[in-house]
Amino acid sequence: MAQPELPKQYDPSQVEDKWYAHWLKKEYFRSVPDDREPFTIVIPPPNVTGVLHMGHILNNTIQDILIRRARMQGKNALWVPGTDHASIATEAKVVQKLRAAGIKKGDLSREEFLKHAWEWTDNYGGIILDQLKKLGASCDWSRTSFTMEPSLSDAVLDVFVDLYEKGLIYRGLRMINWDPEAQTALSNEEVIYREVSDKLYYVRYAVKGQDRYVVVATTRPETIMGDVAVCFHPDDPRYADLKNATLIVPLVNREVPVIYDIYIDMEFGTGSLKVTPAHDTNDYEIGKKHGLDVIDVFNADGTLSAAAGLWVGEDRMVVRKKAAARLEELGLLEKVEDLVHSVGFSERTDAVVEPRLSLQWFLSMERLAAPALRAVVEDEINLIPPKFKNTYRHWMENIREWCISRQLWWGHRIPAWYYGAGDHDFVVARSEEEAVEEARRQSGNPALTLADLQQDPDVLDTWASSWLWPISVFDGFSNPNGDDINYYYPTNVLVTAPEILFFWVARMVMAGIEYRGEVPFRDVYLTGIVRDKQRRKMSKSLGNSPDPLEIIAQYGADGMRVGMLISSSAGNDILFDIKQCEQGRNFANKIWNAFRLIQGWEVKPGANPDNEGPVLWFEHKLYRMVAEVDDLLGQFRISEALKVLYSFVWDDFCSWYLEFIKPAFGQPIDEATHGNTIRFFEVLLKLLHPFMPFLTEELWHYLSQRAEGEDLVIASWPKHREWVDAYIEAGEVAKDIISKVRDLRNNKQLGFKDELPLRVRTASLDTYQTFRPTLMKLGRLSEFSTVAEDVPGALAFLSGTTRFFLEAGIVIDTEAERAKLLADLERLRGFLVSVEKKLSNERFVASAAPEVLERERQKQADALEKIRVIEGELGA
RNA sequence: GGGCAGUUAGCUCAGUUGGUUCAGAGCAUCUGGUUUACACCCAGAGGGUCGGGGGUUCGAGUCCCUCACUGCCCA
Repeated sequence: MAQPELPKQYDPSQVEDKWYAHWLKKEYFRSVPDDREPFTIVIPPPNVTGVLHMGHILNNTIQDILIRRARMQGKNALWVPGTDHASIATEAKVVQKLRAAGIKKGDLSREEFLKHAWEWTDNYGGIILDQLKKLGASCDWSRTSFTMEPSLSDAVLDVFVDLYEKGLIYRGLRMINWDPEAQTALSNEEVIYREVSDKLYYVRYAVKGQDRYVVVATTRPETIMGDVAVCFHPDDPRYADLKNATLIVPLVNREVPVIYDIYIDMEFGTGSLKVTPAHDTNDYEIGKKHGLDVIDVFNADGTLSAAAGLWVGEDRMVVRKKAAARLEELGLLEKVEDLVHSVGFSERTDAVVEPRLSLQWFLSMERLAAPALRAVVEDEINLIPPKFKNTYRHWMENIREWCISRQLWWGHRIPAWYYGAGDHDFVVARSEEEAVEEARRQSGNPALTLADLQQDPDVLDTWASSWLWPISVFDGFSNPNGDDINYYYPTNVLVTAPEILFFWVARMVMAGIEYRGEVPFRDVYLTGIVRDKQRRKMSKSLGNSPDPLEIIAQYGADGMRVGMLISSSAGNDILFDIKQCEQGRNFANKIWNAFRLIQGWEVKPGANPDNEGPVLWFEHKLYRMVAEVDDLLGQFRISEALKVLYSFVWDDFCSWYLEFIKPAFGQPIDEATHGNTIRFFEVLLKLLHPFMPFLTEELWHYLSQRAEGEDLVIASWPKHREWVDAYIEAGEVAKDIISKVRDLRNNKQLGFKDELPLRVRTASLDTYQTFRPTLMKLGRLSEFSTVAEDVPGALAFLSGTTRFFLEAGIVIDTEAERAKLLADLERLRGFLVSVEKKLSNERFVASAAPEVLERERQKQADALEKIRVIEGELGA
């Protein structure tokens, strides 16, 4: 048959786009409910602002592997793609873009701004999804969802109203985390704490009416203007005489009381605390307890407010230095120490987060958390790896209310309308119409119209939509009994990063239980974090993440997928090394060339009996490997499964099997062996497909003529078959003999071309019969026969407990040989001693499992035999 | 400050209920090899007292304690 001339090197660029387009055209990734068992994954929606980074690659490769395998297993596999509107991040991007165009956000109306935001989303929002296609992601793109699209938005509002009616959502004045850069509240989870080097300022507070002062240590001299008290520990003897004293706050000369509270740490600083209720959570609590005023000296953007009276309009960080300098001038700065402490930063803008007293919306978590905690503790949901169970439990047991309002425009606007100035003069409703109706009833004023109502300007935290994702993508809120939600929910597995275990995973579990009465997924696979060689997390801001598209261009998507997975066990971080992608590319090339070898053969009719042993060996070893790979994948030990496949393909298939059956140069191969080889190759391609979808699909079609629609992507996953150990063992013995003959040739510098006789000291060659032609061929043997005695002057080696003699016709360095044998003997005797020690130990014999005992006995017998053989030779 | 991981060959990492035929893989290094599938290759080699110490056990890289270091999470 005329075969196309294939290049020596596999070129992914010629292959990948072609097959992806084909798969899409045939709608293989499309899923609709049917009679089959569903297998569902919802993608962790990347930000619309996002571009693909290495973390996405890892995460989505794993999802693709799981979904492709499920598809081949005949399940109705659905992978739902989509994006997240990323309230803060997107708004920041749009603001930035507008600023570059000379437009300030403040100059725009909400509607005008949103128009820009949608425009931005429409232009850039799909980029990351297109990039996923390059990776080979087999998502059902017809189901692509976006958290801001109508049905998902409705779900958010429905849930808000529902939780409000259940009393779980409420509005309240709290100390919250404030991002002065984005000028919005943040949830506790959006604050990242980092250790930073700072200064601890020791400031003198004069005691009124006395010629003395108290030294207060603070890291925040810029908040001094907000001080309303100084606090000591009631048991602190240093300050016991200051009861009822009045202190003078420096810079503003405010008179403030001395108070006592056991909250104070006597060891820290000077054991005194300046109390600034507006700018510290603990101070706020102390202030409340002691009935103190709250003086907020900051504006929303982190500059000093009029209330500060000093440096008004300047940034707090600048004022910190100026305040310290002024104190110094006034002689009120006793000393400055270096201090390393933990400071909170905004997850999105990296601004230093300010505690701020603010009226916000909150969601009470305890009631929702309880069943979600139970689901994981009782293994209804399986976290992989299980070590995250503890982390999850710890968080859920200490859960606090969730601040869900954000002072932003991009997002789901809070469905609350105010009809008056009072704290309770508002209604929560699904629509303006309902709001008016409700407001009339609540206010007792039937004349109210929409014009009298003002909708809350704030939007909801992005996670307030993400936590509904596994339900809302199936329209489970507006159509709770729809075919989709009933069929696909609960999903099977969620693949995500451990860093959003609380942000997202835990909350999805809560929402799932609350709204479907059922957890949203059974397995949660937590990937590691991709780091660079210096162990830094790969991030956009650091600029240390390579562009995945460039890697794909250089190594192929398959190569990158293999490289990414080859050493990434669940939950462990990955130090990304481009070398691994090179390894992946080389692997693809190896498979490509294995195919080139096979396709270059001419096939003749008949069956060559010489190949009987190798074919049986490989076939049965293949069965065994299929079972192993399936077992590993079933346990989500994905990289281990890949490693098993990798070494099976490279070593067993390429290095051994193909060499076993390879005809002499220019000779044809028999039809039977050829057919078997194609069959084996097909099984390997199937197993490899989830990992390397492109190359395998390409070769699948080269391997034989395929009918329309007979594509690998939907081929059936290999079935389990029983294997016969004896067939495998025969091949392993042959490999051992061949390796040892090669070693001898290598060590003794014997030419490979010279054919040499090999003798076996055994009664019969039966054991080797099926591999005899193979041994002759790969060992380059002129003869293969038995001997009754050792062959003097021959190169001897041991395979198992059998002695072999390679007659090389060269002079052997007997001294060196003896030394080697003696070393072997010593090692074996030591081994035997340890085995016999065990066997002679009654407690071992009594307590060890039968198979362990049997194995030890076998080891003993083997060692004894080998020792006998070596001793025989040394004695000869 | 509280909690959780990890510390295995020069590097990156496997090692699932404890059983020395599990001390392994890839990369790197070294030695051979232009054998017509592949130099993105082939055949080999060297290299680790499995972080230190203690304990449980007949037996520990694998369990427990402790120390050191690293990382992560939470306050």
